[in-house]
Amino acid sequence: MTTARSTTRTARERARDEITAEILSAARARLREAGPGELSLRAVARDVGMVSSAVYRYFPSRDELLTALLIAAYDELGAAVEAADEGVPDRADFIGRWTATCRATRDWAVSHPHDYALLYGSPVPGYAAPRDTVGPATRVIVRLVEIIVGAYEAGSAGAVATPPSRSAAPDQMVADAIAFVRERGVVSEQSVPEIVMRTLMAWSTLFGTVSFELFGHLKGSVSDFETYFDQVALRLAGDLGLA
Amino acid sequence: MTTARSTTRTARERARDEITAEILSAARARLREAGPGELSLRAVARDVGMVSSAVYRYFPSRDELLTALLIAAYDELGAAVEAADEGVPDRADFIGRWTATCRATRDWAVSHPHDYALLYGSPVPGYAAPRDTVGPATRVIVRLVEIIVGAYEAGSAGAVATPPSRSAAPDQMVADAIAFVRERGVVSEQSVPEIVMRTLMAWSTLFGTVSFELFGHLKGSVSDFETYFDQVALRLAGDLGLA
DNA sequence: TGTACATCAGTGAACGCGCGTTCACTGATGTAC
DNA sequence: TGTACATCAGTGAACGCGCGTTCACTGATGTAC
Repeated sequence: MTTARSTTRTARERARDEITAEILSAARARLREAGPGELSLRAVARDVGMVSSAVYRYFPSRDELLTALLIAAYDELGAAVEAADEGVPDRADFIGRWTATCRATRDWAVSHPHDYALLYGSPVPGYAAPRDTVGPATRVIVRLVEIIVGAYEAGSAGAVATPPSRSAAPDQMVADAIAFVRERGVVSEQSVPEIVMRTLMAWSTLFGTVSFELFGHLKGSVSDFETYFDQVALRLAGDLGLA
Repeated sequence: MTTARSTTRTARERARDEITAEILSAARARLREAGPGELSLRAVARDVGMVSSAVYRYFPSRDELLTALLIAAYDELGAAVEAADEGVPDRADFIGRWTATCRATRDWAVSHPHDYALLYGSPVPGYAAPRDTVGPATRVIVRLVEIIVGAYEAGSAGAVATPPSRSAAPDQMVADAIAFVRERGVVSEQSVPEIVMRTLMAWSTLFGTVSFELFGHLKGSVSDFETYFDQVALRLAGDLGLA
């Protein structure tokens, strides 16, 4: 029987998946105390209740475990952000979608500070993230761009903040980003470079603000981080021309 | 002779200061390969050419060495930023001073990426920076605020970007920051909260942009980082009302 | 200036520890006929 | 359905290593009289 065979097969595989997930979550828990460069395979094995060499059945090396952690965290953040956007019933309320998305980013970061630091903090010396991480890593910015492009296409975006007179057109240096936005289609072609510029800035401000909060740099300046963050997100929406 | 005595005394002390500096620079070099949580006292001692236990004559523990590293790096960045501002001959050219200051931040970060990561990357698990680091850590933002306040006092600042209609006045949550700016004196009292808001945002964008560049998040989007950064700085100046 | 003493820098051995990775193995689970 | 075989998970010992910190010590430098 095909079904019987496939269920027995998945029985073994399911066990494998479960333990893989257990190792991953034990490793994530370890990051609360140690930082990714000091992540100890032996400690993780101990937490899961196996002998250290057994972990090699699941991850061929410490670096592969790190990669899996990165992907899992990026995907979790991406899913949270996408769900927040999709939770806004009025799809034409682009400011609402923007703020919901921004807020979801911060919410996830605040409740998973160590995972956030893994993704957006210092790179691990001697470790280079492989290509598999790129897709999951772009989920947030892709969604942000979709909201912005959607607003411009729907005509519910005013003018993007005008660049100061001294500034040059950012065509060359962000050509890839411009192409990325263009292929998602925006009505008014000639303002695309400036919109891209402001999108990149908003993206950087978003994560810069979260990093500053989590890493302690706003400690003496801001008292109510949640309100402050919302105010930042609103101003970014304004600079982007969202309405 | 007081002079003779003080020179002999400093002879010993000078040797001490020199070796202290040597240890510090060896430790900074080590950070290129290891990340602050894995910083090895023994490796540092080896690089300096002493036995590991000798380092304890200079730093009572690994954490104290980390603190000294933080202070040294913050002070180096602060000095570079202040020098860049003071290098602008026309003190009334506030946009020039702003961009010079921003650029100095990025320049230092790009040429000292590991020190930058130590300051603005992930916090070291289990390590809390003591109060001694606060002063050096604030040098950049203090200088930025001085430029902004100076521009408003000199009357060479236009209007700060207007907040979108939905947004509330940020009085409460950034009260400390508002007080900080007020005591440096700004003419138009009622716009202070919004200027503070934009100052905090600009500050976060500045470091968010540098972090994104150094930590690899702009890899597919930006090709010419230097130009891109300058364009960002210019737009931030505009949003702040500098002219 | 000369001597006796105190301070300090640096040595080298030792402590107890945890690490990543390998290897030959046992025993359980799944597969083919 | 029953048997022989292959696959796979997990064990436990071992490898060679580096770590932070302590301690009693030697010898050089500085100080007081």
